[in-house]
Amino acid sequence: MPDPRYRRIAEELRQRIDSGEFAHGAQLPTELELRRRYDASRNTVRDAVKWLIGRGLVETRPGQGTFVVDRIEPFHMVIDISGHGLDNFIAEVAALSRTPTVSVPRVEIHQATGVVASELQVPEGSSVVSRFQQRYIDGMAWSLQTTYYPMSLVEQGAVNLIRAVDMPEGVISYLETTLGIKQVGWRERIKVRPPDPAEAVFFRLPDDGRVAVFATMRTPFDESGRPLRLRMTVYPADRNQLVLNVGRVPPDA
Amino acid sequence: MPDPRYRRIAEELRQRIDSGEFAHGAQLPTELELRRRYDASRNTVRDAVKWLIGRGLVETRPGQGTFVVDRIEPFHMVIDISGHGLDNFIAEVAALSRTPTVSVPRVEIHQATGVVASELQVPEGSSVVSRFQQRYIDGMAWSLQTTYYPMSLVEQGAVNLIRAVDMPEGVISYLETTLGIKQVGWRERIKVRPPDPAEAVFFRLPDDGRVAVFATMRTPFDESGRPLRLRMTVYPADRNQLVLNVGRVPPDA
DNA sequence: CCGTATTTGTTCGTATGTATT
DNA sequence: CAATACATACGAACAAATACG
Repeated sequence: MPDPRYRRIAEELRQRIDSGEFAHGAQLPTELELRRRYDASRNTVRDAVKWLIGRGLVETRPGQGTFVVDRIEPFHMVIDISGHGLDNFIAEVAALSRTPTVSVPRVEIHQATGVVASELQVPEGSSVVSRFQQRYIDGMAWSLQTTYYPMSLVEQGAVNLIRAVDMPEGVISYLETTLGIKQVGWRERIKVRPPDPAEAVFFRLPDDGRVAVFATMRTPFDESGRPLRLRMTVYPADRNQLVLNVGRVPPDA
Repeated sequence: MPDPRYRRIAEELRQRIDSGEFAHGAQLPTELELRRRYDASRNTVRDAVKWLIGRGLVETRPGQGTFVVDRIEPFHMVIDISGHGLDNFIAEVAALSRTPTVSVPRVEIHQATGVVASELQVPEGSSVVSRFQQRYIDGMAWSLQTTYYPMSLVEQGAVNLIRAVDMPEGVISYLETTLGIKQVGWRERIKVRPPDPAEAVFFRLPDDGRVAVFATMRTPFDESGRPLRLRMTVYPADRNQLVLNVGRVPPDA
């Protein structure tokens, strides 16, 4: 009692893909050819192809055919936690020999709700500033980032937060020079989930949630344990790898 | 008339699931009932259900029916990087108010290949010790961990590495007391990928690669920049969340 | 630009097998 | 054993997208 017919056809096609007979991007035989080759009905070969689609191995294009999906060489997001003493944290995203670009930030005023309120430790409904940016590497959609600041920081004088300009020197150092607020640590929560529809569109991911996204939330704290901001970043997991360097670490190979 | 029939049926079912009409674990109407309700053929309602399966929303059980899948409350893997100076790193996985258990380690001697050789900076084919453990929380499969050590450490006197006993006090401190080797930093690579078949079985994940796994590789280094070991851990992404605390961070809510 | 051939997408019908209750 | 429910497999027709002369 072997497996059902469509499964055996699918397995054989998978093997032919793995063996390199069909390279990335190459076209598979058409339904008619598969039908003849395996002497099966059209619905059965279609079930086999659907099984391969379900595993993310191939994709179909109406009027054209069935193609092996392309694989992507992942970026490395490097978070460096070195330094002498814990006063200065260098937290850097390095895109090795690639050129990153950033959209102009979209600045909005919101009422804090849910995670935003609880992470920033402000009451639900209080005002927060959000800064949203789309980030690209070599023109490819790379990450979506939204940062929330308590409005109290603006009221204390950090007015640049509500200006729609990029701050390449970093907001943390801006807060230190402007308000004398010093970051002494941060917490990062990293979780993996399917993309929401907007993320799927931006990253051009399949709409079935097969490709997951990293969703990272970073909250830096000052000396008194008060959260300074909440930065939420979403990266597609198919083209990103997190690298965390702690302490003295030799350069990467 | 834009969307095909099976899509509209699927969307309506998805909405009824989201609205709570069908709770987690609840049974959906049978194919016959759906057929009558939507006045569609059996194949069409089956296509609708397959679409829902493809999104991981429901599962079918032959002879029983179609059911809404259960969601799982995630564990938090907490990595704490605090300490006074960077001499002692506390890297702890805290399972809050849950009881972790660990299988007896399976110890093997291998020839280093691929990532193992390159991360440990030993020649391909040289001997390495691997220690493999299955880890559970409250009896639920939680993670798979394999750690590789260069054989040179054993030859220098760290003979416990080739004994199949758990070392709860930690291998790093064992190496320090035995050989005087001190860890001064580490690199962690975190990536997300579909589970391989063995992982899917152990974690009881669907065999279609829909639920991703975290694959983490941690390499600690000594003062001379030499890698001490390579620890590869795999966690199912549907029940785990990474939390990274750096510097002075107030306790989690 | 138009029409035709090719290729996949959707929908129906029907029959039979397998798993569970 | 019988009833129920999903799984597999075949056939057929038409629709929609694409490629090409």
